[in-house]
Amino acid sequence: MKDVAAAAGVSLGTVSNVLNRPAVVSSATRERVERAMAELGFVRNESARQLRAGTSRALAYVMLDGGNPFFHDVAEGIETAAEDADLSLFVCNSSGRSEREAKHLDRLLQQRVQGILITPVDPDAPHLADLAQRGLPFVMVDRFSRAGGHCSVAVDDVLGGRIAVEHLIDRGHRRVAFVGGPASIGQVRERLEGARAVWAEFGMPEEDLIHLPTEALTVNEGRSAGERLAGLPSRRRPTAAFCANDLLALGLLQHAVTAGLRVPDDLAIVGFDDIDFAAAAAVPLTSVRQPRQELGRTAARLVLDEATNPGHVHEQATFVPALVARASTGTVRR
Amino acid sequence: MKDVAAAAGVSLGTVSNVLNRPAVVSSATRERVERAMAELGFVRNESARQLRAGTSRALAYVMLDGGNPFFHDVAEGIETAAEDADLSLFVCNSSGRSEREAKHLDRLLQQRVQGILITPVDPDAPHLADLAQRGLPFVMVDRFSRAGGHCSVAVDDVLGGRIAVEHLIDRGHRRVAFVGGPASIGQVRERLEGARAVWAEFGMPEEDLIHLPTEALTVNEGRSAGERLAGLPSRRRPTAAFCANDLLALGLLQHAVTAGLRVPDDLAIVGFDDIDFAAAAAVPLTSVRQPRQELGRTAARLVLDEATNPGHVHEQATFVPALVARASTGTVRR
DNA sequence: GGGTGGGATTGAAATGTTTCAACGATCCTG
DNA sequence: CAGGATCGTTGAAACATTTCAATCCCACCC
Repeated sequence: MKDVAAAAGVSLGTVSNVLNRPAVVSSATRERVERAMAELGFVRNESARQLRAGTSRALAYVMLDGGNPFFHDVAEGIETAAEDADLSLFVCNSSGRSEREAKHLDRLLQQRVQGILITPVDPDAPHLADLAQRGLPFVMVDRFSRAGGHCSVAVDDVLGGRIAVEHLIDRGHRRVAFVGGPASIGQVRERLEGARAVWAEFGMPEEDLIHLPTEALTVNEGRSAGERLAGLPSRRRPTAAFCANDLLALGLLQHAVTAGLRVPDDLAIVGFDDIDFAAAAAVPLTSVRQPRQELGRTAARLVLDEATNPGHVHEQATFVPALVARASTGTVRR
Repeated sequence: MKDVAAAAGVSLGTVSNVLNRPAVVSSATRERVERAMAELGFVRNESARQLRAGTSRALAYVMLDGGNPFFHDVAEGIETAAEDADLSLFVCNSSGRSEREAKHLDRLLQQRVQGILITPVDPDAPHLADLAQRGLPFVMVDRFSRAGGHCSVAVDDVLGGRIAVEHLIDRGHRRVAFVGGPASIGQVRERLEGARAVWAEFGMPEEDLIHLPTEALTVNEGRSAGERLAGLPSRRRPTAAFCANDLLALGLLQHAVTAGLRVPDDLAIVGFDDIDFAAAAAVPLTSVRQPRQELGRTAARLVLDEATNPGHVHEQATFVPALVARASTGTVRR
């Protein structure tokens, strides 16, 4: 800026005015300064701005699993909102590892980001409480914590479980598997809870809703759940499976096809999230849709509100999931 | 830091020493300072560091298509390398839009990142030349530009095309489709070039390698290519398809299954990239593997070398793709 | 012609680090 | 006990911006 000022024959303050309050500077001067900037290839130094401002012009999203497209769609939603507010977005990936998450948070704190959006490994981890206590705006995405003291955004997972299983009952299934785990993940618990609730309401015997636990929400685990499912004695074998997410469902679908089962006739499958690959599967997957982008946009809105509005009050935004029926549950049974 | 210094009864310089050169300060003082930092909840201000240092402790990767898992795997490779060098990584997504790419680059320039890795929309875009001319280290990932003046990292796409089609010839296919486009994408051209070369070498008639152009490298486009393929008169209809990437291949596979074709018996399919979803498809996809993580790691290494080593000389790293044969080309024909 | 008002410009302070020359204290050596 | 070496600590400058009170200049009015 000093060089620009010299080249344009004005003071530092004027250059700054051209950048930040172009209206107050006369058009002649403004033009001269702008020409000088172009000639010198001037690029504003963001760190100096930040230092002066005390905070950076950035938000951050720490996602749980970069390999799951669901989180990218959420990130895109956040990014559009960030762009509207003229903020950058740091996208970090904890890959489900708590220590990586902590490291990212540490860095983001040093960067003085305006706010943090996070889908945490553990919603009750102490490093999250630290954040809140520091007064840094943050929002939990797709997860809740008992603790409160911050905003969160998620869909109603119990309801999601309900509509998935109700759909299967509707299609005539009387023995259904719930595929998902570990139980430490709140979503898994709640989706199962919804499934059980509606199952009971329809008067189905409890033992005909079979829980096939998995170690993680991945394609591989879905495949191995498929093996276990195939290994069940035929009178106990479910005719349909509700998977806690689409990756599991895709893995299960793959196993079923490989094993020569017809989907949906021999085995119907419902996933959760409705990622793009669900619709793209060989047998397009029925799935419980989360409004992924909107989840992100809302989360960004909340964190910005907390950052800028002194009267901000924490909010737990809940979205309603919707069933998207496709070929994987296409036929009515019997 | 001022507060920490006061609390510990030392000068600013000493606090700085504790942070940056702990060896030079006596252990008694160090401990006192560290205690003060913990008590006050001190967090280093990264912008001030950057301002002083003149450059940030970060790299950036601008990816082409966040919806394609291929790029995430590359990003993960970059991130591991960045972590080793104790740098942060900005991940940006241009979504194939040139103006978004330019905007990202602009921001990154303002952030004074140490170097930029990019899979550009157009390798010869003027804003890329700007970067090079500014002297900012940058590396093109998965793409080449005629211009030179920078490092790049990619696989040998011509070779990739060759091994894909050679594999199909091997499996007994005598009429093959190449699915891919637009031709403005270098990769597409080169993969097709390799395909044609090996086709000719085996003495196959040129007209039996049929090019089905697409508008983009997406699942949707793959599906629509499938429709066109099915519409061909049966004596011209290929028995196998080589798709320019896995998303196309997944779309094509979906269409084939829906249309009641058996894969690979009625139609064999080869993809490119070997993303995780290729192995996870209902009929696991044969694909030409790119070493995705290694691509990223190498790119990061190169950009760091350019940033730190004055004797750096630009390098065009080329990796060798490898065929991963799976069920989608599983049988020998006839 | 002096005073007033207002728009344009300026200068200086402030932001939180890092670096480095200089200083002080302590210990050893001859 | 003087002189030197070593170790630890300090103080000030520098980094690139933003902000705001102060100043300047000009036109206009009485």
